[in-house]
Amino acid sequence: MSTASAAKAPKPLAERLVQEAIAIVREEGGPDSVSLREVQRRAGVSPAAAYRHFRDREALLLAVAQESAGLLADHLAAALAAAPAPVDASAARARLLAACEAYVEFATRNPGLYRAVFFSGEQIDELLSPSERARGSAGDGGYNLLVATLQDLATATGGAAVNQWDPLVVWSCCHGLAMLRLDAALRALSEQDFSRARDRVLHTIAGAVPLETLTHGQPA
Amino acid sequence: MSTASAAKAPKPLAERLVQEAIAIVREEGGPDSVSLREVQRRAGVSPAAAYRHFRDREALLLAVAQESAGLLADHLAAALAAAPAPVDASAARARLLAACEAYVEFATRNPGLYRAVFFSGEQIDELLSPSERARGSAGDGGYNLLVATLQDLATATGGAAVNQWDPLVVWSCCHGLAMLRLDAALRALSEQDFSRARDRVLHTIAGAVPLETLTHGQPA
DNA sequence: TGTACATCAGTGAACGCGCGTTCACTGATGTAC
DNA sequence: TGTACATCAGTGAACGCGCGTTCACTGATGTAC
Repeated sequence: MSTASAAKAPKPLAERLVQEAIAIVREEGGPDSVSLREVQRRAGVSPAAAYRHFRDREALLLAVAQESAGLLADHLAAALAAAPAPVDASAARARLLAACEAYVEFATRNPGLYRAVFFSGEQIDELLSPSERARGSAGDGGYNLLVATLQDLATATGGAAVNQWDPLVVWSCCHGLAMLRLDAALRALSEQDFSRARDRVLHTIAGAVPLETLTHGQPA
Repeated sequence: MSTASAAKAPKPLAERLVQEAIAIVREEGGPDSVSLREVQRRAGVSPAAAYRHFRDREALLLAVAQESAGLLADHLAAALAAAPAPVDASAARARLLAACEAYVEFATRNPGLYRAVFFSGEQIDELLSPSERARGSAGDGGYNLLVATLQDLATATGGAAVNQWDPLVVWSCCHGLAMLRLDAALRALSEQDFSRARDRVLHTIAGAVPLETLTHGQPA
């Protein structure tokens, strides 16, 4: 009746297509399994309808990547919101650990979605705006949250600024651990073993940054 | 003439097919781009010939994965052979760093090959022997070398045994860094920036293992 | 040395498939007057 | 209020493609006697 309820218009097709593609990605394990035809079939439209909204298959997959990155970022944000505030060094380090755990958890619980985050096609440079390109194709996927968490830790432990590459140290570890779990390498591990492995990896890495040069191991 | 030169028989087709598949993988960036038909076309045989040697496409790709893993292991072995012996803690740590650098170098210089190492199909459990399955689909890909290098380091620094999961800490980091470079995330980085980033990541991680629990950051 | 037979690697034609993309089209919606 | 026209999202049929895999086959090689 009121104009306010006019917002209940059906979702535009572009959005529905992305949602269907995401559903496929969740079921099938990755963006490679997404075909335009299947997406359109699921959305109940004809096999050319998508071309009104996406230049080609790759453009749709890029939208899926951005959406997936958003979901990952949300997951990290929720984990950080649930963690205690970084009132001292111990709490700040616990927050970093919690962020890492949430990251790996997202990847192992949503393998297809996680892989979709890292999709990158051939014409990616044409499809992205310069600012998007600068920070990586899939938006930041929570990278800013990681930087902020590390900054909190640096502040709590002594105030030094975070090294430019420290977020990458953490990110590499989490990403590598997740990918090894999803691909063949760690697939054979039981869930219990993997969770022990994960604890060891993440504790080690969360303990290693962002300290300035660690000097142990240097001989006399 | 002599029976000794009889070894110059032409390479069996199975081997040639794997070589052609590897060539494609090198050119095209990964195992997904390999089609049986193209492999056979390149090998100059008809489109059914491969079925005399491989049960299906996946079986061929598995052979490619194993071959690629062998090349990676060779690269690591060469790097370790060129590094100084682990006569003291400093040298042992330098060896670990050298191994990590070689690992990431292999991946960034041979993206397709590196991705092929981690190929895993759906019927992988049927195709592998139990012992292969236990250590991951693609053979060890140099994992044993990493374990040995860490063991050397542990010995040189004090003799404690390597924690079961320490190799995984290192492996995760190297793998994650490599994959972020190959996929979209770090692709925009110049070679120079990436090499700085890599140095920071690898130094941090090589400095963080295999020490027992690091206790900095624990409040009073 | 010679013949009969089995083995088996590679052939070439064919199968059915799902795909991305194009095209001229229709029919609903909105705008100008 | 009513008519003429432009816009544009979605249609449905068609294109050409390369793919994995199957099949009955051929022709070379080796073995038994």
